[in-house]
Amino acid sequence: MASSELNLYQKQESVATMSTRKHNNCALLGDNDEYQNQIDRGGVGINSVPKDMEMGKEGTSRKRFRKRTEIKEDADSDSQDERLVRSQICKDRSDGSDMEEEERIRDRRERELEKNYKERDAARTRELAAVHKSTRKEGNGAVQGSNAVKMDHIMMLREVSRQKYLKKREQDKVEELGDDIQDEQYLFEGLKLTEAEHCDLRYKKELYGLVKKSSEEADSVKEYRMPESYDQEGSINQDKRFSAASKCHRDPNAENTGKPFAEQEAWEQNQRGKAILKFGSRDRKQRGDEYEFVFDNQIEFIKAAVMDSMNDEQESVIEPTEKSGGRSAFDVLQEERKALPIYQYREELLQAVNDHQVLVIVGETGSGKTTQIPQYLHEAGFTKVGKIGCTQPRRVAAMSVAARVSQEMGVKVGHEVGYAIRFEDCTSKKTVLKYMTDGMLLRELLGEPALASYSVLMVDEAHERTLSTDILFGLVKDIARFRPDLKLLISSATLDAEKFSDYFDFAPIFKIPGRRYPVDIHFTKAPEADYLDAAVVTALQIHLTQPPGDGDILIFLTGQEEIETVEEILKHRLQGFGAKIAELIICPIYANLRTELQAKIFKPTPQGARKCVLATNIAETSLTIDGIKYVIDPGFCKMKSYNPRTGMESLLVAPISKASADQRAGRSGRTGPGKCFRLYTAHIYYNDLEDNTVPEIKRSNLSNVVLTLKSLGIHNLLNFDFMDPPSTEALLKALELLYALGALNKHGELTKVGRRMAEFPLDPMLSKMIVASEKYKCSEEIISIAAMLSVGNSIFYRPNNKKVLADNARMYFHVGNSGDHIALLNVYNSWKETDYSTQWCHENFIQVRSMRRARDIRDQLKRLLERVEIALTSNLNDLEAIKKAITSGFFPNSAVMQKNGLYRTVKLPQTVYIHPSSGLLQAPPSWVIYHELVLTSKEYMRQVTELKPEWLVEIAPHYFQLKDVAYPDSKKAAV
DNA sequence: CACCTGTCC
Repeated sequence: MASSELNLYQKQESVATMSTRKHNNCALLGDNDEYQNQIDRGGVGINSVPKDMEMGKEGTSRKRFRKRTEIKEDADSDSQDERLVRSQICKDRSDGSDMEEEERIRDRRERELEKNYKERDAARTRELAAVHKSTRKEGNGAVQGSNAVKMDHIMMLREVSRQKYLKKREQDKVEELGDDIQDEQYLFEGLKLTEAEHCDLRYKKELYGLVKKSSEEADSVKEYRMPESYDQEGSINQDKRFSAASKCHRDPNAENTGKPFAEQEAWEQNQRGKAILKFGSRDRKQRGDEYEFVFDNQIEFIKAAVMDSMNDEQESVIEPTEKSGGRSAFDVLQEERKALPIYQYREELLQAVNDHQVLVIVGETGSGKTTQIPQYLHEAGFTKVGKIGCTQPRRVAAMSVAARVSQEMGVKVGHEVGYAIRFEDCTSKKTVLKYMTDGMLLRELLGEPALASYSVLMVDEAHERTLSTDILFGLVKDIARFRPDLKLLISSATLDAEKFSDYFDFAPIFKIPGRRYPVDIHFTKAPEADYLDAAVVTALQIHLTQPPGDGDILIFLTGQEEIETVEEILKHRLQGFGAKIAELIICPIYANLRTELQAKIFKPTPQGARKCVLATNIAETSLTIDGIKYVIDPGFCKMKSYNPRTGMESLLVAPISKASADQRAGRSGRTGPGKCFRLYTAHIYYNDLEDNTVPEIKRSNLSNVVLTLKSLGIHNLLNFDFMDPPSTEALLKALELLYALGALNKHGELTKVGRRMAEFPLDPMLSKMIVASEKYKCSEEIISIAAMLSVGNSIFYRPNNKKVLADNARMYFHVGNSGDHIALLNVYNSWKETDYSTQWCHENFIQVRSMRRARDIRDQLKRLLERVEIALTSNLNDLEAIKKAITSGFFPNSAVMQKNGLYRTVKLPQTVYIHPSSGLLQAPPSWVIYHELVLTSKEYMRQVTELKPEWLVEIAPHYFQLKDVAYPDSKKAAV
């Protein structure tokens, strides 16, 4: 049993390494960062940098530089999403094997160098020791000699350091050359180069090739080892030579050593026999939709529907780029553009945009709407009067689309085509097509309330109904009324197009077919009680009955815990089949998974194996995995909801909507016809599931939304034209909170504090905390804490096998039971002291990715402090001041321990618990302040810090009265 | 005691 398990693991391991090698870009995230790097630099090393790109953005350019230098240090320097898209862009671009090769060569060299130096050092020490001994023997007369030795030693050191320098320089130069080539290939692809530029590029490539080759040869010579069976005289020891091979064929009965193999063989045979007898043979002829009995508890599915492919017309098949003979990359791109489904509608679309101010566009995935429509409008001259803006719900999308469009237009990213996302404004004065995240446009609106510089605004992926798009709708609808020249395009997937049309005063709907493969939908015949088990069974059914290599499986689960459980069960069941069934590679993926492990899902599936991806909602929209043919959908997800009465957010498992179910099903039909197995009945789908997921705005804390709208000058929020108005209660609750924080006066008008708060891209309580830090002279510390808090709960990680170690490491930052906020500050400052070391993060079970994000946020906050004229002051030794500043923002989140040992929130009598991840769990203080309240399995306070009750009355006298902060004994009746 | 859907500024 154990040995077969081992076999399986080893096999997986080797397959994984093999595929790493083959699949350069995705596996080696470093490369992707390298690629980003090139965008980041915006061609800094290239002559034709636009001046306006460098000027006026000193912050970003500095950051870019910093980014570049540290990228070498570690692969996971960026947030996961961006790396993923970069890897995907890269995949299209070049095979990148150069870079990987280079990487390896460099690595090997470094190791060798180090070895050499060590050896040399050791030798020198020995020599010196010998010399010293002899000089001491020679007595006083040897002073000169000893000096000579010293000189000698110095010369040697010099020599070594010179050698070291030369080696390093050589590496750097080679690396630079590689970068250059990549840069040029990427940035100038499709552009016409002058003859001189061509020559230069050719020369560089040739040179790079030669250097690489020679160093490879050198390496290969050095690394070659004679197998021990060939001795030095050249005679061959045949016994040794074939020992490994003959071992396997020894008669199991004759010798004991052979026995384990035979035993395993027999056991596997037996297992397979069982499988064949009981479960049906995987060798039987395969037929499309028929499922054979695989298990006793096999699940019966009914094929109920087919999601049609959207191919209305004959499509011209696009030739792969590399076979395009004499045509330039640019021509190929243009042909690809023409092959997109949307191309046939170009004129009609332009006409429609001319005729109507607002247009709802329905385009399935793959129609090319996001990339093409802005280009068409540009070509039609809309950019002569103003920019074309296009919003995306995700950063990745904005970046990758901008990259694609800039290629198609033959310009560099950041010039005519650019993107703007938080921390990265890759636009210039030249930019006419601007892709951005919706949140970014919202921020922009604060400074440019009429969108004066835009002639067209396209809100893409509107059906996702993010918080930001919903607010944008209301604002943009209003702007369109007094700006008749502004064109508005709302693009969405099919389902709720009419709703959008109705909202925008019956704007016409323009339909564009997409390009997608058909997906067969299967429902279960009867409801499944245990969907985890059902998912596992279904996955195995597919794996055993469908030919391996025809497509991978994707299972949607609700969270990390479920994913881990299913992984366990699957592994266990797979063991039961021995090593002889096709390999099933299990790939978990969720946002908080460590970056190294996330990369696994992008490695191509090895021949004869199958991948089984266990994913959260992340795979529904945020990332696409190639090669998925089967989707298993249990029909649940975790959803955040907000109870305005208690002010509590909860994260609970809920059934998904029809739209979500269809989206999930669609994930299987991206590269070929797919199948979707829903672990619920068709009746449930048609009768019980909601059509659409409740939009975020109806289940969120609105305090930030309200603050934003207030600072945009919208006073009557209850009458604001929301597409789906949030409950009045939620709005009032938000207003109340803002009033308590001092952001609004009693007339509901923005105060000075409120205006300052609105500058920060944070929740109002965090913003207030920062504004208050001015008074307590600890803005340095507070912005660190704010940054750490706003990266969320992904800072510490706990590997399953090292939970205790990880917890200990975390407790290390809790000095003196001072609370989680201070612990976060300690983490940040310690990291800063190690010069932002990656190694340090690994040692302390901290996610580098999150820390880097925190640093980015902190940098941004620091800049904004300047803007609201708050001095940067440090007051690290006065923890009380820091805690008071925190309290200024979070006083509504205070709780007190009762006699029974449970906490009760101060304002509302509600029982709450300290989150198990808190450092205060061991010695809970009687008064605490918490960052957020979440309902998962219990009402948990996350990020808790001790506080003194008298601060509450001191800081928020309008909110607390003395009786509130009296110890709860007197208030027992209320509980 | 028993922990963490996904995004965005």
